[in-house]
This record gives sequence, structure tokens and C-alpha cells, in this order.
Amino acid sequence: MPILMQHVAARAGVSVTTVSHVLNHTRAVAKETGERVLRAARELNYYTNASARLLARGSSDTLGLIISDIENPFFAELIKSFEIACLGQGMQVLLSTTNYDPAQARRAVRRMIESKVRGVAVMTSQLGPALINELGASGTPVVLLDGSDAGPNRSSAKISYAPGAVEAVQHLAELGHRRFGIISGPSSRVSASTYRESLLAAIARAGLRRPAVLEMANTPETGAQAVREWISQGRLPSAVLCGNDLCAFGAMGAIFEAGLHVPAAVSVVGADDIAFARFSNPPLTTVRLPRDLLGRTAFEALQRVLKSKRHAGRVYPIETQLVVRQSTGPAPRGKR
Amino acid sequence: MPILMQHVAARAGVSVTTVSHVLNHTRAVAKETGERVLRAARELNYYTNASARLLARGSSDTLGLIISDIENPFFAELIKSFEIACLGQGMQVLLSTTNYDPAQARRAVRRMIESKVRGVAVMTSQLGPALINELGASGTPVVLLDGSDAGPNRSSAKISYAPGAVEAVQHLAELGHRRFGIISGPSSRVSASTYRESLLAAIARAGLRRPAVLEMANTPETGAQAVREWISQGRLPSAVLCGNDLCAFGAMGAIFEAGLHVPAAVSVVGADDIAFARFSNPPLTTVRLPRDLLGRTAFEALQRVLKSKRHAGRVYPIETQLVVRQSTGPAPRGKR
DNA sequence: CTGGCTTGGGCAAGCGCATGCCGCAAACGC
DNA sequence: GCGTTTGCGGCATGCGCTTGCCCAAGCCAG
Repeated sequence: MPILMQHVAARAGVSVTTVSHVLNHTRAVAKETGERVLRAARELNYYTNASARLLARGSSDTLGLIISDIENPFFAELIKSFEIACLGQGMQVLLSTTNYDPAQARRAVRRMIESKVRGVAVMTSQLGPALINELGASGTPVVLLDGSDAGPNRSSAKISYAPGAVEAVQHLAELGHRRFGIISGPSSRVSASTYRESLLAAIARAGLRRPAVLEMANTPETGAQAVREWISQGRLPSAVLCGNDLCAFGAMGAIFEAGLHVPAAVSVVGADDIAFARFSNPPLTTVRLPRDLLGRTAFEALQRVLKSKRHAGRVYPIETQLVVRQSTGPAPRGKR
Repeated sequence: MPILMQHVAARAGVSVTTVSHVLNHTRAVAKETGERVLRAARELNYYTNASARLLARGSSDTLGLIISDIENPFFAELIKSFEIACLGQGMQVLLSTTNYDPAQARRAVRRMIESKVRGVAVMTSQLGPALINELGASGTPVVLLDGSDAGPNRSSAKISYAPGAVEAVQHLAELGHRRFGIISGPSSRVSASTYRESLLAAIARAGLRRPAVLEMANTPETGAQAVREWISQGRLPSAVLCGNDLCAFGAMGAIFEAGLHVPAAVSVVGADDIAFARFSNPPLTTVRLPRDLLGRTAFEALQRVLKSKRHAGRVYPIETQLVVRQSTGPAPRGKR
């Protein structure tokens, strides 16, 4: 039923060999012949059979991308920048999500290996070392986002939270804030605890009192919950630093709900700088993690490993940076 | 280098035939033999070669999904629900995005056909009829989201905007609003103009004056721009209905920027009900489009077409519904 | 005129797996 | 006791494409 290369070949009056070479620009073909083939292919509505090609070629032009949650805009933006970089170089993207589920993570890794992707970018810390090794063992180059060490076939983007954290703390200190609160993401995620430590270090270095720390899930719901908890204990900090923007939105919501005002009563700082941060009310001051850079970097890291003969990985530093909007303001008088 | 079935077979002391059958549960095998095979596969770290399997089988267990923009949370949520439905039935998802670019759309369609997906859900109206037909011609079942007619191998989810539109208008009218404004999405998108017409019809039926209509791009930026335009002309409506939530966020931003208050001065209604709608400030009243239902429906529609022998498509109605939050309130006295 | 090149193009051997068909032995029916 | 069924498992073909190798014809220099 489907149109095969042989049909195109017949119609163009050449062999399948020639058709293949024309379609792939893989060796010189007389101009006129080439045109005949192309025309025949078009007229017959020919589509390459991707699996046959892959089987014969042995290697694909696809890069894998594993993320945890597509609903988190942070990942969405990451995907987009990665994809744009790939398409720009004529590569495809094969996306799999884990939804924070180990079983799904396992399947995602399997899928990547079985599909013979050239390399995979892992944009989630949910993938245990075991799974990463599975990729390594199969010879698939990997780029991680957790800043872990590079190695053969393995690169890593090391997100340096310190600059952004320091800026954020300094910014708040200058506004007169003394009582800080941190709503951290789960310690189980490396990125979350790294960020929290960066914040704590910055606060300590500024000579400020040790802040209240609540470990939550980096979701709007838990952000709100954290704030409610502090309020019910009568010790809402004047400056709240959140594990990500989503959490900050939830926190702001709970603050308003309590009849308080951001930033008049409480200043809130997010992290990530997702697109929405600009559209919340008030627009969110946040520690930006440059997603476009991250996506591009992931792609380039893979490209480089693929090209280098020794397949030596590298660590790519990525810096964070404070973006001041309107969710932060002078500390209220009474609360200093 | 890679481990093949023959290696597993050798280690288990059986033929590749048996290995294949064990791995695919495709015919009865003595329990003990099966275990030996499985063990061998595990010990050797065997991975199926997906392309070889697909080539031999001739058909995949993958469904395609074409969307326009992952960054729009609306699509992200759609993807997720579709994916969950697929995984639940042991199918995979192959995602392609168009980014509103015809060339990319073409590539997406090609990719689907070349990958021999079993069916594809098209969640963008950017795909012209030509591309849809290309899918049709290749015998790939399709489910569209634009409510177009069903046919062989083609189903469609018909989103009925009317109920939500009527509810929204009624809700605003009851609050005393008389001067409506609509910030519509681009007419080039069927969904956008359908929604706009539903709103206009509802407003007319309520016996209200014809509203001001601005056609924009359904982005926060253009939402803000629309509001500024109205303000500069001194005719900001008291109730603004937006083409989607993103646009509504932008509109609210511009309203605050002008020193006005939502909903005291102006009521704003969005559309879609993306997750963020709950976290904006004030939380957004919006016409909800049930994305989870949409994703599930798309999946089920495909399943059904695949199973039915006649491959007859169907139209699946999807109803919208108003979700009242806090961006709408009584019309200001002077403005009635 | 001939040998070596270049240019254009075909042959056929795989790529790794699935599966129809068959063989063998043991269990069964009558 | 023999034909028949049943349970297991292997052989070998083919899925559609790529590509190493080879062949034919034209060309130039010697």
C-alpha cells in the first residue's frame, strides 16, 4: 500500500540506489536525473520510512530530552530553546517526561536507548545515578543539569546560584529587611538544596540572623501553605525567598488572602524567572535562571561531545542573576 | 558493539525466535526457558532496537501529537493529559511543535508519517487543510481540535464556546456591566473567531450594546496594548473579555499600570483557565476549556478510529464553562 | 590507440527483528 | 497400537533502506 523507494525508482527510470543518493545528497548525480527522481517522489507522495533508514544507517539525527514536568513553564521554556537549537542544526528532538515518577523515568531512558538517539539532555534531577549510568553504558552521550562532574560522554551544566542569591539578599538588606524566610524546594532535589544553601550562605555573610526555613514542594499550593503556617505562628518574615516562581505565586496569594500587601508588608522573591513572573501582580522580583542559555548550552554540549573523538565531557557554568520587579520593597517600619 | 538478540539467544541457549517471543509475550514458552531468556537479557543489558522492531512489525505503538507552542501553558496541560492517557494504554507519544511556523508544521507532519505513528492528534489550528490531507492521504487517523467535520480516519473535538460565553456575559450583566470590550485573538485562528462570535452573540442576546472589539494576538503584550489603546481613547469598557488567559493577564497588568483596580474599576474575564489563572492577582475569572478532557478525548477518539473497522470518525463535543474568581465584580456606579 | 581517470549509476549484501511455517517429542484418544 | 493432538522451539524469509563495490562510458595524455 505505501509508496516505497522502488516505486519512485521505477517512475524515474533509475535504481533505488540512485533514489536514495538523490534523497540524501549522498553522492553526485546528474542534475537531470536528480530532478526526475525528485519529481517522481513528489508526484507519488513518497515518504521515507524512518525506521528502515535508521536501521540501515545505524545512527539517527535525533537528540533525546528528558524532563520531569511539562506543565512547569520552566521546563517548557527549556524545551523550546533546546528544540530551536536542534532544529537549527537539522536535528530532531525526542521528548520524554518523567512526571517525577521513577518508573516513567526508567521508561524514558529505555526509550532513548532503544531509539538510538545520538545523545540525551537530562533536565531533571529525578534520574538516579543508576539510570544515568545505564545511558552511559549504552554509549549515549549525556548532558546533565545538576552540575555533577563531567566525564567521558558526560557533560554537565553547573548552575551557580550564588550570584543571584547574593544579589537577592543584598537587595533585600538594602531595603531594610532583617527577618528572612526561605520556602525551599525538597532536599531530594539537588538543585533545590543547592539553592537553599546559597541563600543561607549569602544571609550569613551579610551578618543577618539565620532565617526561618520551610522545606516544601516548590508548588503554588505549598508556597501558600508555608505562608499560612508562618502567619498562624505569628512570625511571618518581612522578606520571603522562594524555591521557585510557582511557589512564590502561591506565597503571594496567601499573603493577600491574609489581608496583607506585597511588597508593603512582605517582600517576595522567586526563582527561575518564568515568563509569568512579569505578569503576576505585583510583577515578581526573582532570581533568574537563564533558560534559553541552558537549552542552547545543553545542545552545544552534546554537539561537542559528539564531535570530539575522545568524547570528553565538560562542565558548563551558568550564572544566575537577580531581576528586580515589584514584589520587593522597603521593609515595614515596625518589622525591622 | 551493541548487544543483539542473537547474543541473548546464545547466552540463554535458545534461538532468536524464542527470545523474541519471550520478550513480546507473543507465544507460549516453557516457564523455565522464559526465565532463562529474561535473565540473559538482563545480564547482558539488552535493549531492543526500536527501528528494527518497527521495520519488522510494520506498525508502531506511538501516537503523534502536534501542537503550536509548548510555552503556552494551555498546550502544556493538553500534552500532559494526552500523554497520561497514552501511557495508561501502553502507547508512546511523539511530540512535534510548529511554533506557528508553516515550514515547521510541514516538517512535523512529515515526521509523523515517516515515523509511522498510528494516529495523530493535531492541537493547533495552524495546520492548513493541505497538511491535514497529507496525513489523511497517508492513511494516518487524525483527530482535530477545530471542530471541523468528521470523516473517514478523521475525528474532531468540537469546542462549544457558547455555554461559557453566555455564562460570562450573564455573570457580568448581573453585576451591572453594560459597556463590554472584547480583546479577541487573531481571526486567522478558527478557535479565536469562533469564541469571539460566541461572545458577540451572547451580548446581543442579552440586549446589550455592541461591544468594542480589538483583534490582537492573544499574548500578554497585546492584551496590555489593547487596554492602553482604549485608555488613551478615553473609552475603557467596564468589562473586558479576553481571547485567552495570557491576554487577560496582560490586560490586567495594563489596567493596574494605569492606576485602576481590578475588579473595582474594570472586570476582566479570561479564557482557557490555565493553571495560573488561580494564582494571578486577583485570581482570574475565566471561561474554562477543560484541557484534561480535551487530551483524554483526543486519545480516545484516536483509539476508537483505530479499532473500528470502517475507520469512521466522530465529532466529540466539548463544553466550556465559566469559572468565577475575583477579577470580576460589580460595575462601577458612574460607568453603568 | 591505449591506459588511467572521472563521472554516472546499478547490484546486492546487510541492518536487527518478527513471524509463518515446520519439526519433534510427549501425551492423548479410540 | 497407531493416528492425532498439543506444547515447544527453530529455520528462514522479509520489512525498506543504505552503501561498499563494481561496471560502463567518456575523456585526456602519452
